[in-house]
Amino acid sequence: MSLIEDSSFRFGTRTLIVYSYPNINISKGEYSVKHIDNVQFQSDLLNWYDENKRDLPWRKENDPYKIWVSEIMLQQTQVDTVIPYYERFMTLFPTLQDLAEAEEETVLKAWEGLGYYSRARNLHTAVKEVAATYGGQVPDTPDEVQSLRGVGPYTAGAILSIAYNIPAPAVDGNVMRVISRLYTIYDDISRPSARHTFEMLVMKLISQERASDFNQALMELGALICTPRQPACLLCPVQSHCAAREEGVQEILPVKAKKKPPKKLQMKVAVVKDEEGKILIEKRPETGLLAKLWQFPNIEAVTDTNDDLKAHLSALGVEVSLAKDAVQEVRHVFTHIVWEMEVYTATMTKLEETVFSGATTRLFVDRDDISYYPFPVSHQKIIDHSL
DNA sequence: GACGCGTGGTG
DNA sequence: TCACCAAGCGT
Repeated sequence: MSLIEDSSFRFGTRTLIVYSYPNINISKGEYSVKHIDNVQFQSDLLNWYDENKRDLPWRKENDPYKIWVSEIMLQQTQVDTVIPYYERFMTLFPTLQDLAEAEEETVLKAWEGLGYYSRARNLHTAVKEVAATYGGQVPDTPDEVQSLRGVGPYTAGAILSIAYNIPAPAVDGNVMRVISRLYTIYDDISRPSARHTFEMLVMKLISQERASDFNQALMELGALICTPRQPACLLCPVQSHCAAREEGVQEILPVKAKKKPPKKLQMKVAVVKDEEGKILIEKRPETGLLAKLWQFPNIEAVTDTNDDLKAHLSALGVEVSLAKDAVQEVRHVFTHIVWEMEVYTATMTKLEETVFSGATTRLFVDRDDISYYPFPVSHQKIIDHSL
């Protein structure tokens, strides 16, 4: 059998060649896939979406600012987790202008517990830029949208399509899973270079009239039907188009390289109280893990004694009477790090006045004042368990 | 291109 | 319990 070119499609610098004989890499920038009737596919998908789409708060109106906020919150975060944060965020910052004028501390407070805190800081930066540079109107061109801080190829496509109904690809994890099964693509989706193939395939399929609904429908299908494990193929509105279903390989797609295991860090944490029961906290660095968030003073454990912890407190300007033994152990698992913490209690015996500039060290009056932010999650656990 | 960056849900 | 997953982006 020979390769017969059915059609070709250009997107950006890449060309997608559709051959009658699927799953053969032709050359760099070319990929052979089976043919799908895009008109029939759109009809099947959109009819299902119209009947089955979830009633989500950011689908109530078509405000580009609200679409934008929801898309940032939804990055690597599940819908059910996002909903209460989104509702609260829109109460606090109903318009783009409200968010642009807010203090960073207030924005981070609203994000507390949601994770990936740079999303909040980047969103705030970008919203201020839109207010200053674009007259408060979220831009509607690919270059302008993607230049915004925290807006990458996925989010740019989502804003352009969902807010402005522009036919642009919005390729997230759901879409890569759905598309990889539809066309039996065996590319490793954990590799950034795989994105181009999926963007081209989406552009072949996308509805020109209903780009917003089409992209949301693809993601909705991935979330509700074409799930990572045990996809509900019998309920799938596009099962007749699906190569993986036809070949019975839907369970092994998409191909995704395994992540490496998280690194373990031994930590020592000090819960320091003064005579009034006020608790000492310190601010983390401007960048990196939990940037700008507050925590109980802690260090990575190097020695068996707690002299190093005492030295750390001393460097903060605090002299303490530190308990010899840890009162408890607390484990906190991040995506890529595990903190195994020994918690020591201490009483403050001396305090430098300079500590209370408030910039990097603070005392909290009582426990009720200690909220999730400025404390990282792991320290909320310590509060719950040991105070 | 690899790595850093959170948290909660699921089978 | 554990491994994996979830509407990614910046460095």
